[in-house]
Amino acid sequence: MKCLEPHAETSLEPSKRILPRSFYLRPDVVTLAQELLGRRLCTRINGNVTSGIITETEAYAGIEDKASHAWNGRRTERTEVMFGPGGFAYVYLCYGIHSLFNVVTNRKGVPHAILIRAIMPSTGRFTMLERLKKNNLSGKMISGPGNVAKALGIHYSHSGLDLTIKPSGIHEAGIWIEDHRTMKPGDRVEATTRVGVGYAGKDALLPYRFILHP
DNA sequence: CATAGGATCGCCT
DNA sequence: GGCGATCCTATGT
Repeated sequence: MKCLEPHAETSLEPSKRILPRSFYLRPDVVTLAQELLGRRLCTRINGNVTSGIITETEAYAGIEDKASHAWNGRRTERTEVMFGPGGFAYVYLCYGIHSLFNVVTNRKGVPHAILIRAIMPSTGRFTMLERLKKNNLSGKMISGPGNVAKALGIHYSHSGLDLTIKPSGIHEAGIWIEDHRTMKPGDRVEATTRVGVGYAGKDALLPYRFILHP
């Protein structure tokens, strides 16, 4: 565990500024995975706004990273959005059941992405409960990438959405991330290995998973 | 065209 | 800790 650096734009009120393209275009996906912690991930799907504070992420470092779908330059219709500029959604179907939501980062041509693995629910709790078919948010964290996407209404058909704009029409699907971040002195980030990537050999040992602890 | 497998989850023992 | 669900995607012929 290590302490996070205080954010440069610390203020008393959490910022609702949507993270701009420049945030996502930066080159270090491992740093960015840590910087997404504490941000507010928001969606408006079928007119319902839901959101949660990002508490767990995993970095996937493109063609060099055997755990990545883009490893060794693999480029397919599914993964095409990762090869574009950062700030777009990469969502794919896992095990035939779960949609997993990723944030694409880096410049065009460098297929980096960050998987969102857990959130602390904030806006639209009732909608999220309905989607999860639960009666309460026991323990209050929504953990597991499949559950995060499910709670926020994100489906693999939303892959490719621009994360830097809110949807204009009320029924237009939208995903965006707000600056928000208000780190407290006691907040800590744990760095550990990624989940479910045993097939990746030595890359499975990389400390590319980040967990924000209160 | 056929096939194998997956960045998971929840329920079971 | 084990296992089944469930179907798109990638790969190979």
